[in-house]
Amino acid sequence: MCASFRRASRALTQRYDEALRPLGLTGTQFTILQVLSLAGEIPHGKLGEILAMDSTTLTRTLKIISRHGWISIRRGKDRRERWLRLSPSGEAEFRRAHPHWKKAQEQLRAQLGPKLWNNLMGLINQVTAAVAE
Amino acid sequence: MCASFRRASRALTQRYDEALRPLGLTGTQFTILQVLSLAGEIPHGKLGEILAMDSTTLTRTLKIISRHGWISIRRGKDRRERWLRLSPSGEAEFRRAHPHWKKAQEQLRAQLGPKLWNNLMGLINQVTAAVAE
DNA sequence: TCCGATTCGATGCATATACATCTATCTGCT
DNA sequence: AGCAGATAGATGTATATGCATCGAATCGGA
Repeated sequence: MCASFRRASRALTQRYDEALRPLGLTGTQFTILQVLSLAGEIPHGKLGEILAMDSTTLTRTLKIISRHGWISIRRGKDRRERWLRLSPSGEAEFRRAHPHWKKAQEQLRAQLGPKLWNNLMGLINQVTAAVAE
Repeated sequence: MCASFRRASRALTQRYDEALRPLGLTGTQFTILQVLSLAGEIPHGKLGEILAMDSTTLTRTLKIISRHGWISIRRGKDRRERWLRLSPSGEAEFRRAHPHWKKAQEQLRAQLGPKLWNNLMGLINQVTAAVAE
């Protein structure tokens, strides 16, 4: 099961990354912009939880995104926490990238058909929920 | 879809890797041993195709596995090709690791239920086939 | 109040991943 | 035979990923 998921992920990642390449963005980076766009300001740890991503992995990826100035970081009342949100240029970058992502997504959806698509989305999220506890 | 697959893959990988950690093996490495165990001797490129893995990624991972002497590499009649197979110690390592992998797999299967499990396996492989052309 | 235990995020290290490019080899055409 | 183009893998570089560990801040009980 793990191998099947990883193989599908490799194939999908190549396709989505290709669509985003003109922007110099990867799928992983786009996903973070997207979550922040939807969630507003959230703590580092919470973002890692949403993505089921180890917080140390997130630290590195945020550093790469931050090089472009797309993220604002604030200390929380709990001064160990870092609260993240998109900067204005981050919002602009997300708006620029969104159509490219959307196109890849729609193309794949058309290829698989909406029934398989919806079915899959549900099942995958069930697995993530089950495995991540 | 890409983000959902990647998130599930991260969660699953942590679980399978934990099961294999006592052996010093990762899930990716185990998968390669498994494919070679099933396939016998195959060329580098063919293995990459089976795994939907870029051949350059495979080169690095094979190098890591080869450090332990688990792989035999021969030149083909076409002297550009590298034919791979498990060495005797590679077969032994696979046999050692198999119960650990099996246990993680069975535990997950029990958690998800056979119906969801079989359903998912089919759908995931459909996606891989569709995306990898 | 104080101290041990916990939590948040960062760093060191190792593997996973792939694109661009390189070298060696092969294939087909002349 | 000889050369142009194609193909198999390897290498340079960058991102993705997470475990072990660390320092700082917080929390909870004595």
